[in-house]
Amino acid sequence: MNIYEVAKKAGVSIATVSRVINNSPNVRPETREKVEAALKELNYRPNAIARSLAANTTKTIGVLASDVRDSYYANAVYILEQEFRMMGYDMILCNTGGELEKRKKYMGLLLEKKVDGMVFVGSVFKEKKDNTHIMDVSEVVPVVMLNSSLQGNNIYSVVCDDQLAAFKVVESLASRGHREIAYVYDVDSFSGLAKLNGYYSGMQAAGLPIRQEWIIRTESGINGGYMALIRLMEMQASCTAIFTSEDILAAGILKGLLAKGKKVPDDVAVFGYNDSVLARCTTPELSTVDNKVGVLAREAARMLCKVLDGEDTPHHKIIEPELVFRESCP
Amino acid sequence: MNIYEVAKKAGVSIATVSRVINNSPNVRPETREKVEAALKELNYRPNAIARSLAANTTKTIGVLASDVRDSYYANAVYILEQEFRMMGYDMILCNTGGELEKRKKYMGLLLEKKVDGMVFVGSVFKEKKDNTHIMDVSEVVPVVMLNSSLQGNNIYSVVCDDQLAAFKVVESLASRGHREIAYVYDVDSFSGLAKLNGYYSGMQAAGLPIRQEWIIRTESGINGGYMALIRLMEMQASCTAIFTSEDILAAGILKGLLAKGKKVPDDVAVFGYNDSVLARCTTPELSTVDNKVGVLAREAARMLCKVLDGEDTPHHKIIEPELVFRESCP
DNA sequence: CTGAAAGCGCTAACAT
DNA sequence: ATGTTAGCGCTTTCAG
Repeated sequence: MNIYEVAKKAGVSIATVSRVINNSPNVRPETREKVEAALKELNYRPNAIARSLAANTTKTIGVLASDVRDSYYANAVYILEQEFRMMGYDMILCNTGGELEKRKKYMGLLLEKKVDGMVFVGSVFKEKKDNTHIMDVSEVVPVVMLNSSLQGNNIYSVVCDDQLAAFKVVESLASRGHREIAYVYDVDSFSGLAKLNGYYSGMQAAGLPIRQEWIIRTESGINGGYMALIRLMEMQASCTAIFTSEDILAAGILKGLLAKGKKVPDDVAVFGYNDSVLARCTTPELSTVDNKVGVLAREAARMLCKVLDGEDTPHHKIIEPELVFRESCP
Repeated sequence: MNIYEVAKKAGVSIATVSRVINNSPNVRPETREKVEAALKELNYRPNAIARSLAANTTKTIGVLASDVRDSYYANAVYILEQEFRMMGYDMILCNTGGELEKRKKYMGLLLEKKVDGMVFVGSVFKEKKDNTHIMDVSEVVPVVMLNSSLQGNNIYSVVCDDQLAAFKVVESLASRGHREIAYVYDVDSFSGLAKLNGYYSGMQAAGLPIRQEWIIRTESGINGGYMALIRLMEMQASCTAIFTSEDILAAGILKGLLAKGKKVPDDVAVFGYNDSVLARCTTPELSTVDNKVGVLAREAARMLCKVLDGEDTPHHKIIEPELVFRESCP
């Protein structure tokens, strides 16, 4: 079933059929009706591949995220898909994992599939040294980075101000009388660094002592948090508050604290990051940072669509995070 | 940059270039080298769209899931993508939400994009009355259903035996001396019904009294669980165990129980479903059913790939769930 | 082993 | 307002 058969049945040329399909205004109403009748009758469905080849646009976006099983990425991917869909785009999803080489491979594959644009979800996409692979991609299609950024002609970014968020967390912890605040994190990506910086500057601004041994890098996941807490305990840390870069780490810390007989928040206050469902499932519930992943995703999608529509849009947007106070630090 | 330029540079015909790209054996080694040199030099990248049009296969699979933000779907989507990728397929992801009409629309769009096959994730995809839309799709491309099933020539399915799982949960609760077991669930999809049936038959097999008012349908999410518990409390239910169709409901129930001053598992045992990360974040940690979504997804992907390769494969696979005992029901 | 040529189904000038 | 036609970049007979 193709445009030719429809044309034959309707007694018109394929150009006319194409016109009514793409509802071009230049078609006489009667003609349009004839064609539409044929369309119905033959149960015609346009072939998007052929259209892509001819029109040189696939109406599909490539989305790279390291792992959708992480709720942050899942949220981003969900919103991206909804937004793109609304604008008539499909989304090819790639879970790239951590390795640079794998990511490069995915970018290549997406380029072969002729996606109209790409979005990279997460600050892990910005390499410390060399980002030429991203620059290369951006020579071909527009790129938007969600929660990391890179300077470039055809590169756009929308980020949450994680440094500010961390700063504020420390600030409000300090205002609650905490002077000894530990920080536990897992990765030192772009946003990981921003948070760490926020912690430092927050401590400084509040005039609190920074103790390097209380800044702990641990593995990802609930166990990472647990182990960090154990380490803190073993060094008899006197901290009265623990701030983490991820809710899941905070969950592990809560577990450890419980095991050690510490009361939260009375003995130790705990602050998470992400405002994931997790934060409402722990006991006590977690105070956390809402880093607005939904907003970031929506903005990212809209930016890309604008670029593709030839409208202009700022290359960089910053979204303000928000602190959410729950039981672990009321 | 296309096959013509490569051909010119290598001094061969486009057919030959095509052959070396698809490494057909019928190419003289020297010729192959010449072509490969040109490929390198021109930095050639095949155009997958053109290839799709000519070869009548896109090497992409359409995946429908109601919402990737739910960790069950996220897990499925992740594994599907990894497996398909390994076999050389990309994946277009659609979050269909709950409405039938929306799902139909997505199926149509995927058909236009000429996906080579589709997978429907979740038992919500089987409608109670009319599944002709799925049959229609299966006329065009093979369909595999993940955790629901439908009879059909070109339809494949892999399901977890949720009924068995629920049966076993009740059985083991009974063996721990529980005689009064409540059941809380949110949706009555294919698998929702299976679980409910398992609960019934488990209760019967154990000779326990079934009380309709202890079988509670509530809304999805942590609040749904909380509210169900409150209802139970208001009717002064004497149940000593509560089984839920989702971990997140169990989390809400735990919250409610805590609020009401009940000890878990001493006063009331709680059993969840899914073995999500959640189950390890609550206090106490949740006993739950591992319904093997990763295995389902892997099998689903492999089935589809086999079908696409023309190999044969059973139309239906059943995976056995596994109970995981943690603190909420040791 | 290699090349010529006919599509795949559609869009987009360009004519009429 | 409608039709003709030349691609889009590749695969795939079919000859040679």
